[in-house]
Amino acid sequence: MQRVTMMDVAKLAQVSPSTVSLYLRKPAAVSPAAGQEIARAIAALGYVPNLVAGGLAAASSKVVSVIVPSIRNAFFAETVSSLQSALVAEGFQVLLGHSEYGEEQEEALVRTALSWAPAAVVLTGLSHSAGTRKLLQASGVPVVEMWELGADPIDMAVGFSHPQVGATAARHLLSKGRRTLAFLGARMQEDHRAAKRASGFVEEARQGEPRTCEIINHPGAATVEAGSLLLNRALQQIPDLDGIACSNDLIALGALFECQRRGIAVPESIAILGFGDLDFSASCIPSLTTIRPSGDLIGREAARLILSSIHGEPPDGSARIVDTGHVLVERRST
Amino acid sequence: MQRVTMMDVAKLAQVSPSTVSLYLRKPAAVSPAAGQEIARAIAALGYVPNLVAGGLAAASSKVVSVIVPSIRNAFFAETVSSLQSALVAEGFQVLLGHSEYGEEQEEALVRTALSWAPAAVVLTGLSHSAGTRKLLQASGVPVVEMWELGADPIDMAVGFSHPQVGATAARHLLSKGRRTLAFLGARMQEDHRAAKRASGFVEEARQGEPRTCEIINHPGAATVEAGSLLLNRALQQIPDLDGIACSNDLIALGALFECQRRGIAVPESIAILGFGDLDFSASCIPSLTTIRPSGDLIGREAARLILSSIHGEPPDGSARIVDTGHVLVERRST
DNA sequence: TGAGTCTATCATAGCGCTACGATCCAGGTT
DNA sequence: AACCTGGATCGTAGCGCTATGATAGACTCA
Repeated sequence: MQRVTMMDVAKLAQVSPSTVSLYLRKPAAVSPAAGQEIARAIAALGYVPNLVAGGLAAASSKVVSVIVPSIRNAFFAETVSSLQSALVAEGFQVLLGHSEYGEEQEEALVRTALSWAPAAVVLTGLSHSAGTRKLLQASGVPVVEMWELGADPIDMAVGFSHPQVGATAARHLLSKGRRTLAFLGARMQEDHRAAKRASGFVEEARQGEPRTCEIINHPGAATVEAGSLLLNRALQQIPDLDGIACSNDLIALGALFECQRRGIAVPESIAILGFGDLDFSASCIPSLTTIRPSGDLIGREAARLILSSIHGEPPDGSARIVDTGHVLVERRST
Repeated sequence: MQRVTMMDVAKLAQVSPSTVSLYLRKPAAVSPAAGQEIARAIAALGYVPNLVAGGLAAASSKVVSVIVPSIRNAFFAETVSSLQSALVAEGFQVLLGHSEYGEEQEEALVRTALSWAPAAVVLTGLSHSAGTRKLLQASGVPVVEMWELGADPIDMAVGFSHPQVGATAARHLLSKGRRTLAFLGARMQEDHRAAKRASGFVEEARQGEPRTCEIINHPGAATVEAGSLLLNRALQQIPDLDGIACSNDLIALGALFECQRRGIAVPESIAILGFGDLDFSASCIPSLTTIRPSGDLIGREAARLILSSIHGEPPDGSARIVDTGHVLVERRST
C-alpha cells in the first residue's frame, strides 16, 4: 500500500502532473473536460494533496502560527477561535503555541514556528525578548502583535491601550463617588498587560484625589478563587474600601462572592468593576460592570491584516496598526 | 538576502550537510569537536531548520493535528493545553482545528489535517462521518478519539462514559431525597456527549421511581445565561421541581443565579448539580456540587498514547483505550 | 602484521509538489 | 499560404532536508 500522489491522479486522468497541480490551485485555468477527468480521478483514488511537499516547493506553507500566553484564558480562546475561522475560510491552518507568559518560552516557540515557513506569525502583546524580535525581523514573515497597542510594533499590531482601560475604570469609580480604591490583579509580574491596566488605573485615580489607591497582586493565576483571596487582602489593608477594579472578570466574580459571604453590600458598600465581559458577567447578582475588550474583533482584524499582507497589498503606515478600543459596560455592581 | 540552509551551516563548520542533519537529530552520534563547530556555525548564521523540507524527506512531519468542537469551551481548552505541553516537550507542534460540532466540517478539517502528513490526529468524541473514518483508516496515521468512550473507536481512545456520568448525577440527587427531577442541557442536537449524559441520567433516575424526570434543551450554546433561561423553562413545566442536573457548570451557575433572583433556596428547595468542575464552581454561593471529568488528564493520556504509538511500541489491545473516569465532587448546592 | 570491528563522516538519491518557460494547436489575419 | 495570437497543456528543475548504504580511519586481537 502506497501513498496516492499527484502523479497517480495524473495518470488516471490522462493528463500531466502539472495540469493536476494547476487544477488544484486555479481550477478555472484548466479546460472543463480535463477538470472533470481530474476531479473524477481524485475521487476514485481518494487523493489527499501533500501540503508539506507543496509548502517546500512554493517556499511558503499555508500555515499561520499563533502564540498566546494561554488558551485556557477565555480572552485568548475567543481571539484564537475567531482568527482561526477567518483564516480557515481562506485555506490557512493555525499552528498553536502557548508561552505561559514566559519570554524565553515564547522565543523557543517562535523559533519552531519559523521552521514551518509560516505565511504569518501572530504574537500576543508587545513585550518580547530581543532574540524573538531579531528572529522575526530576519525571517521577513508578516507579524501581527495583538491584544496590546503601543510604541514600536515589530510589523503590525491590533489591540487597544491597557493604560487607557485602567483610566476608564478609575474615572468610572470616581464618578460613582468612590474615593477609597484598590486594583486587584493576578500574576502581574508576568502579565504585563494587566500591570499596565493597574498603573493606568492608579495614575488616573490620582487626578480625582482619592483617599487611597492601592494595587494588590496575587502571584498565581487569575481565577475566581484568587478574586476572593484578593478581596480579603484588600479589606485587611484598607478597611474602608469602597471601590475596586479587577484585572479580569473572574477576579471580580470572586470578589463579589466574597462580599456576599461577608455580608458586604455591592455596590452600596463596595463597587466592583471587572474586565473582559465574560460569559457570566451579565448574569451574576448583581450583574457586573465591566470593560469589554472584544477578543473576537481582535481576531477578525488580525486575520484581515494577515490576509491583505499576504495577498500582495501590505497595509502601510497607520493601517498597520488597528485600535479595537474598549467599551465600558455599566451594570449593577457599581 | 537568502535563506540560511543546512548547506551554509555545513560549509562554515567544514563538515558535510549529512553531519549537520545528524547532529540536529542525534547530537550524541557526532563527535564533540564537530558538534561544537556545528553549534557555533548555527549560532553565527542564525540558522533555523526548515521542518517543511524535513517533513517531506522523512515522510512524516512533527505535527499532531487536534480537532475539537470549540476552543472557547473550557473543557477542550484545558485538554488542548495539557496535550500541547506534553507534545511540545517531545518536539511536536499542534495544528488546531475546530469543527463547531459539525460532522462535515470535521471531515473537511481531517482532510486538510492529513495533507500535513501529521504524526497523529486527535479527534473529539466517537461520532464521525463515514468519510472521516475512511480517510483516517486509509492514511495509516495514529488516531486518538478523546472525551468519550464506547464501542468501536477508529484506533485509540481516551475519555470516559457519558451515560455513566448521567447515572452518577441521578443517583446522587436520588440519594438526597429528590424525586422531581430535570436535566438541563444546551445544544444537545449537536453535542452528542451532553445528550448521552442526559439519557444516562434519565435511565438511572427511572430506577428510583421519580415523580418526574424531564430533559430540557436549549438550542444555543452552553452559557450562564442559557442556564437561567433553562431553569425558568423547567419551573414552568415542573412547578414542584426539587433537583436538577446540568450538562455543564456554566448552565448550573446560571440556574443558581436564577434561583437567587427568584428567592428559591438552594439546595433546600432545589438541589443543583453541575458537570465540569470549572474555575468558579468551588467559589460560588452555595458552592456547586459537580462531576469532574479531568480534561487535563485526558490531554496527558492522549499525548502518552500518541508518543508511544509513534516511538514504535504501539499500545495493543485494551491499552489502546484509556478510561479516565469521573469524580463526583460534593459541595453545598445539593 | 593482517584481518576484523567499530565509530565518525560522507555522497547520493529521492520525498511530492510548484514555478517557469516551452510547446502545441485551433482559429483568426493579412 | 504564411503568419500571428492566446489558451491549454506539458517538461524540467529544483525547494531543503533525511535515509541509506558506503567509506575512511582508529583500534583490537590472534
